[in-house]
Amino acid sequence: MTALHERIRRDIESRILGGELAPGDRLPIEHDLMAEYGCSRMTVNKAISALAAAGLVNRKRKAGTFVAAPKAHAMVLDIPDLAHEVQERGQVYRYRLLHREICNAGKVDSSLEIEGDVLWTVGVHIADGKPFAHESRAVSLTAVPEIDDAVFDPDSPGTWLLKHVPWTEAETAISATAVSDREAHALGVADNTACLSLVRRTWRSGEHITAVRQLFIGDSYTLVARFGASA
Amino acid sequence: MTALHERIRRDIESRILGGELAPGDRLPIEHDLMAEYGCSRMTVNKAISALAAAGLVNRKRKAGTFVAAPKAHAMVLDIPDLAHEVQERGQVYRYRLLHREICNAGKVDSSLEIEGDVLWTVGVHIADGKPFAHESRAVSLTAVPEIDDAVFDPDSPGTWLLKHVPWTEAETAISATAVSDREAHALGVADNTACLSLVRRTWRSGEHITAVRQLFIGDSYTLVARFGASA
DNA sequence: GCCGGATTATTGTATAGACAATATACGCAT
DNA sequence: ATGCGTATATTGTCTATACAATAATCCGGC
Repeated sequence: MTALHERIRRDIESRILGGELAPGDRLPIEHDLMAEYGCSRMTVNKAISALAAAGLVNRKRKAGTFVAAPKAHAMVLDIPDLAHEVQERGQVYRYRLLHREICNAGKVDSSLEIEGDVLWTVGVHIADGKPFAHESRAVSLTAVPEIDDAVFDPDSPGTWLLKHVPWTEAETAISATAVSDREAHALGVADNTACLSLVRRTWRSGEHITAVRQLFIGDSYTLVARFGASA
Repeated sequence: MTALHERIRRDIESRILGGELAPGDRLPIEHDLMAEYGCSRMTVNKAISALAAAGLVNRKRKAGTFVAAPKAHAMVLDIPDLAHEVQERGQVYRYRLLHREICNAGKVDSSLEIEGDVLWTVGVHIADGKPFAHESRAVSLTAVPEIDDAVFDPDSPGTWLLKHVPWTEAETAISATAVSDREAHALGVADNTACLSLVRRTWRSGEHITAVRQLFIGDSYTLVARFGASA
């Protein structure tokens, strides 16, 4: 017993995805769909507005509704909380703090691109006693002054922030790099091992909160992005 | 002159993001919001339904509307068309085919996880004469028989597929790896250079169309995922 | 106390109609 | 043809109302 507006939406959606309606094609106007499905205009409007919100069609007053160009490029990347993910695999998670210092942003890793006074932490994420990720993080003291009182023993700074500080924008840059000797030592791997590098920076309504660089050992860690089947 | 339902939506959204309404909190019922904003129930409903569609709140009949748990960190990953991106930087793009063969999936790179008879291609993506990515791709011949007639001279197999075959689901796995000697040679880099590896598989309503593994040299290539500021 | 049915609060869906906003198309004057 | 104002088609928003679906709650019977 799916709702009518839902059936209309799916109907048109499948016509688009199946190629019956190609990008640029014009959809029937609301009045005609209204007749086709024998319902009121509000119902048709709800269905097509949903498609528009999903970016599948573009609507323009007086002109009509058109199938959008294949968007294709925007996939959903699931960025997990490390502690949570490790525990879900039945392993024991631990964070070990290697360094903690209050300093000016200029002193920390330049790839973090943060400014002002920060709390700088360096540590490793450990699963079942084995380090699997190296983390260097800077937290803005102007944005989050109370972090100075935080203790990072059971929780990593990331988990602490997740619990205490909401954010509104985030950006993650993903690249590959060879570990430096210091990082290799902390992770217990050979120098120059290939690592996946994530640099994530988060803001709260424009104010920079934190920047973090995480290094994951070689191919033992994989990020997955999906489009479509949201399983 | 923003629409009223939009103003209501943003109003409540900011109350949630600003922490005024914490996860688990109950929103006023539609009837009360209707009085608060002096509008009809349909308008309130449209605003809150949008929030529900975005996953910010959960709604339950009889129970009410509740602020959802902090979002599973789903960010939008922008996966670009290589040819397009290179040209946008003002460089000359070229694809060079190194190998082309029709064979059984078992013969190609096992990381692609595809089955049946496939067209297997290996090549490099070149910007301004310099190779920057290595690509190994398998295209299912049962799903796309016409690919056998395609010529990959101006376009890479990926661009050809993008133009000719629509898809409905895709999955991209991202990891870091050290290049093998053969790949290193094709890219003109030293053995064991750290590379970003993308393995993307796409389906059309359940049928596997293609799988591709792209290797990008070291830190000269970065993927970016964003949440919030959709700039 | 516990179970099962009735009550009821809340969201979900749909209708018919009205007016607003906007971009296209048309027609007219130059 | 060119430019300009007007008509018009199409979507955007909103209202007031109605009934359906769902699930928490209450209440009676045992």
